[in-house]
Amino acid sequence: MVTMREVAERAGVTKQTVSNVVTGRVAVRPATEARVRAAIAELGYVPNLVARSLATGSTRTVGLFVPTVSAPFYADVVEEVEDALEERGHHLLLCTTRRDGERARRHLAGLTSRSVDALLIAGDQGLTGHLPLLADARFPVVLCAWEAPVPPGFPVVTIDYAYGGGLAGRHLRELGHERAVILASPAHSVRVEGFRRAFREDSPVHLAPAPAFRAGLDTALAALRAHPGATALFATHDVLAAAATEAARALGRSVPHDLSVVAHDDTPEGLLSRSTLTSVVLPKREMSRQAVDLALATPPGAVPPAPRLLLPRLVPGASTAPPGG
Amino acid sequence: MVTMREVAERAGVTKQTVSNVVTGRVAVRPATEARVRAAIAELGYVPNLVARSLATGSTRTVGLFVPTVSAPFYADVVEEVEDALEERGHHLLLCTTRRDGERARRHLAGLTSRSVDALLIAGDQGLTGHLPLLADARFPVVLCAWEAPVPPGFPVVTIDYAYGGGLAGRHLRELGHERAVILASPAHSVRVEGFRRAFREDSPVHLAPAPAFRAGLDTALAALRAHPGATALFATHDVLAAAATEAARALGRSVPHDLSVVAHDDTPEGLLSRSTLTSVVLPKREMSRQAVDLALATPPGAVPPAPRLLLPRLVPGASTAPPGG
DNA sequence: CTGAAAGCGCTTACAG
DNA sequence: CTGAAAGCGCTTACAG
Repeated sequence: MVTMREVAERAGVTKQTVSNVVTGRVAVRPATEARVRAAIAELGYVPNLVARSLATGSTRTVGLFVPTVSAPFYADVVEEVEDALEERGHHLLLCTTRRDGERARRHLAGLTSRSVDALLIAGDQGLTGHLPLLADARFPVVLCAWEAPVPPGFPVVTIDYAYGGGLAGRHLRELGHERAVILASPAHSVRVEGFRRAFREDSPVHLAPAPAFRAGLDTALAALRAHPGATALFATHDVLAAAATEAARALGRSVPHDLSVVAHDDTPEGLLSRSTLTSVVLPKREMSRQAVDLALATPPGAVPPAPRLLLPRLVPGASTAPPGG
Repeated sequence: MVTMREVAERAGVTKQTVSNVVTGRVAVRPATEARVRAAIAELGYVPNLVARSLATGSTRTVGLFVPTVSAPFYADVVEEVEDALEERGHHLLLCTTRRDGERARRHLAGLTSRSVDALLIAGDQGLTGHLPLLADARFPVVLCAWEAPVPPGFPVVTIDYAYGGGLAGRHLRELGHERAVILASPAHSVRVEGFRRAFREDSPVHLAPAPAFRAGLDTALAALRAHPGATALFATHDVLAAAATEAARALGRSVPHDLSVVAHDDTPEGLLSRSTLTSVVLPKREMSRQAVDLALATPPGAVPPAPRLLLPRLVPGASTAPPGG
């Protein structure tokens, strides 16, 4: 492996001068710089970032915790974060926690000894009990995609989930619907409340035990049978919306003629469904970028700025219509 | 940040002794070790892996290239690789290439200066043109989930995709089917050929422009209309299988009564479909573990072992039956 | 079993 | 604008 010293010898300068041209921190005379760059090219020199990290204290690496990468939402967040990081010259150390506190704890220890520059935690993964550990992390920790109550002391950039629920409720109301059922995941109570406030406080909610298709299908069937008068359904999750559509079909009700369905965070490609769903779309890209910026800008012990709430928007699709079509 | 030196002072030894107890490389007298451990605990000492990496040359970090994390197959691979890595005390640097050679090249440069211990590349991402760069990487590069012809010179652990196609063909044959259409992604020609050899060489294949639901649906509709006599369909991808099921339904054909559908690599939870699909299941976990082991065991300049081919298996579901039900 | 020395490859003030 | 020195926090032979 060729080092800075070898480049220096080749160019007839000292290694500090090589360092100066590589980092650009100190101006170097053009002629010298040219010699150095030539030597770098000839030798195929690549700076050793490990050595640089030891000297500077920055690894230009940030950790990201997500519960899983198998859910479309988190898959998107991972890619958005990666993009934002790459633009800033950083790399991504990925940790999937599987909502397992012990696993998260182990990863945190790993990131600590590895000296990442920051840690992003996406999704309130039932990790709140382990948060005290985070409080005295050596690097900034920023929380994002956080639907549960925000723990104090951490910078957070998340989505206004209640507002998103409200968008869905308002949409159905404007179409003239009066009765809707809610198909929700247990973790989505904020979306549910937002919907209820905008639509009707007493809208019945049916909880799917897991945000999975089968579970959603069973719950949706039960919900639609229990409330035959409902002309609309709000699903708090893309998979649940797909399941609801399927359930409606199984019951002989066509969407949107006999039932309007609005989803929360449908995948853009409509991967799961045949036609486009009317959906509350979450600003994942914006959230990821802001989280990265915040993480990289926050000094280690700084007092966290106020939580940032990004607004989702409603994208109309083919799954909603006035009651009766 | 507390360092080894401070621990040493506290314990009344030199830092080399602390190093010895931390690494366990050299035996230390029990009494001394106890004093050192006590000092470590009192001071909350955490070894600095950056410094260790500089001294040892190993970062205990491995890079993983996947085309995307949004496809269920790769999402699973990422989590399996992460698990295998964690068990071995390594961390995961994730790079999604988006099938973009330039992007991959940039990431490769990043990993090089960062001195990862190894790089895993999952999926022949049309990166073959960029492979020469990999040939003189400073760290072992192992290829996995590689359906295209394997470039020489690299260790590879992949799946016997042709065998998987064969399993699907044999299954349909044994059920008594005589005509089947194939719904395939352009990159899946190996699976297609495997199927044809086991089923019928002249089975018509319809290519979906992308492994996405909409594209699959259109192609499936066209395929089923073009071959009304087909009693079975082989989809080379889970999303395509879901689309095919949908297409059959749209044409008024029930699955499996009027049409048997076998998928290749359906997601275990059957996320995309209502009932379970008969599917060729890929050994992702085994592949990921072997790839990690290979990457961590292969000395930098070693001659690569022969490619390893792992066998998929067929898991019967509710989507196949003898022709006519 | 424990200590003194050199080194991993860089950066950072600090003189010239 | 360029060079000499010290240091980042560890590990690795090598003596004792």
